[in-house]
Amino acid sequence: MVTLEDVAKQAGVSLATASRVLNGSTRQVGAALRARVEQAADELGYRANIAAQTLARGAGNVIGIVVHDLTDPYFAALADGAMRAAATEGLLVMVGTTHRDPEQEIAYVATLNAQRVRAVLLVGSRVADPAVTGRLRDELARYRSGGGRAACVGQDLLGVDTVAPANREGAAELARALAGLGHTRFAVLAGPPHLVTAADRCAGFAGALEDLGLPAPHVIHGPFDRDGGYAAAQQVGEDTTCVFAVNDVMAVGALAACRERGIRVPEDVSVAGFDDIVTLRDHVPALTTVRLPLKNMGARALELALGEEEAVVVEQVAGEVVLRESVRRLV
Amino acid sequence: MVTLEDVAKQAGVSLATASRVLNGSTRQVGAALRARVEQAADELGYRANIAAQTLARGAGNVIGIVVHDLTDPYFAALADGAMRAAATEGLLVMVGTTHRDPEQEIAYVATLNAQRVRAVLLVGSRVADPAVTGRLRDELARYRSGGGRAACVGQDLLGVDTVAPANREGAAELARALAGLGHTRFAVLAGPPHLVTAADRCAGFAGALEDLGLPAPHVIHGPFDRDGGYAAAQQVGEDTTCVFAVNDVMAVGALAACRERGIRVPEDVSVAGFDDIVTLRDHVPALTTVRLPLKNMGARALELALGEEEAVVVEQVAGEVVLRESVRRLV
DNA sequence: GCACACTTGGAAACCGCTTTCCCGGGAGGT
DNA sequence: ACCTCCCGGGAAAGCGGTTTCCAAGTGTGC
Repeated sequence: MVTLEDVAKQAGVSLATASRVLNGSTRQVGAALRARVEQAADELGYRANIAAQTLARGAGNVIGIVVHDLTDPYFAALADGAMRAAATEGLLVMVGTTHRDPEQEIAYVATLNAQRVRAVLLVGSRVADPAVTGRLRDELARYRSGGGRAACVGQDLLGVDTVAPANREGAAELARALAGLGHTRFAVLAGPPHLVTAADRCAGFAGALEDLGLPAPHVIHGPFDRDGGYAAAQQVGEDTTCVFAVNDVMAVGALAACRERGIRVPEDVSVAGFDDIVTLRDHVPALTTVRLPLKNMGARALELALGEEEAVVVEQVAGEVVLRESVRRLV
Repeated sequence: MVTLEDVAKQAGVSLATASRVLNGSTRQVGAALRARVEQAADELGYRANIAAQTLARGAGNVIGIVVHDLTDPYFAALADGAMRAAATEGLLVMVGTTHRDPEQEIAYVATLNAQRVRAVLLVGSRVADPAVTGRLRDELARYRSGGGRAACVGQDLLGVDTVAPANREGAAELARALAGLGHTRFAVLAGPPHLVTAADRCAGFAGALEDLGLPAPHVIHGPFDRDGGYAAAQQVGEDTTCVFAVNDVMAVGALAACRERGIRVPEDVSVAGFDDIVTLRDHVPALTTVRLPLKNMGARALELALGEEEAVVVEQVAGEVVLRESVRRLV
């Protein structure tokens, strides 16, 4: 590997000068020397060793993003938003996937801390386990006490800057919209009980129904993914007129289950999701859902993390109900 | 930030001993001292500075993956496969997205080289531009001459280990299968002409038709994404009975275009794609396609990159034609 | 013509950790 | 009992940069 010293030697200048020319500095270097150094670097194919730079400067230019599952388009969109924002700042991105294991999330924070990344973004729902959350907070505190910045997309449970989708409110609004179409007997494919995002959406939905004086929905728990929606849909009762899956991916699973069982959507039952995943916009029937500006949320989270704000800022992001053909108006 | 020196001081041992205890070493440390060090590290909340470790050890534990677009499920699946493999090796992953700009790809290789990553994975189609490919090769050569390892998912054009999907053969097989159903008048939504993956699939398809003595397909170029498929589908002639979109995402766009224009699939026209994207498996009508084991391919690419092989290995991956309801048998 | 600030270049300290090398002491062999 | 070998411990030399500090050169203003 060619080092700065090699370049300096070849150019006949000191290490200091070579460094100033090649890797940016407040100091000026004379045109003649500068040219010599640049030529030498080019001839030798010099590439600065970032590890050394990071060590010497005490700060690197990489950020970390921790997501639950990259193949879930929800996380892909969020991560992509954050990565675009990072790219415009000239930052590199390390991505960690937890595969929905909260322990992994904690481990990643520790690892990213060791990497001295400039910021870490925790993307995705918290779990309703105070012990786990506590340990994650500890690890984050340790990281931040060393000058690290952090932000989160999800729930404000970590004491860091947060972009918080209005899950309760969005689900409530969706419930009101569906009730407005005449539906009264609901089922909720509610995902795992301990997953805060899932629980919030379920609670918001149920709460709105209660406020409207409608019967409580049939709540069916299960995994938060496509297969979870598929499985949960099997348990939906005959009399249900409308099914709310707490995310779009589950809703797609539910639609598949209906199709296989010869249940027509929306004629026999209406189905709604949450998130408005772009990849799913061409689904048939088109999915009624609550739109979240995922890319913006990811980018915004990065901004927050990098921002100079002293106070912790929590930013609510409203969802927008989008009625599409997967739900019908009842007579 | 608490350093190893702080820990050593607190434990009353030398730097060397502390290092050996905390960060792994072939050398043994006595139980008493080991305990003291561990306790000190714990009390102080020590986290090793990886930049310093990387510098001292001369090798880090991160790899780089460069993809075109993370929100495209094709790349998400590939990246996820590689990331899982990386995780089992204890490697961290830096992800770069080029947003389909070949220059970005070159820039990422340079950056990842500077980061002294252990390996870089170039995921995605090459472009048919010798100048760009040449510069990418140069940058890769520079990286590899410094001990870096590299592999590629796509075409064997870079002189590095490659996992090469059998695009021509897969498309040819698909063509034969469709012809076997009685189709003779084809259109190909061919993507960008300079994109090798797209071109190969198109050529493989057309070649098979020619071998069968069938008329050449109507080739329509456009972007390689959903909207590209949507737009290209508008130009499909009336007499076409079967449309081949060179990837699934485009096929979905094409299906959407058909739906909007009242063209029924498969009754009025058959549609096929390529890749067998998991997220799209619930699409209606179910998409006929060529299945590629994306996750395995990503993982395999990482293996190849990390492997000790001297010779460059190119691994062909066969696709499997999957006939589903988006195509019909002609009378 | 001289004291003065301003540049520009280089020597060397330093960033935090790994690893080689050296040293003292206890185990094992004869 | 003596010598060798091995093992646990520490001092110190890097790893490849950045940056402080100093010295020398260059203009300026009087």
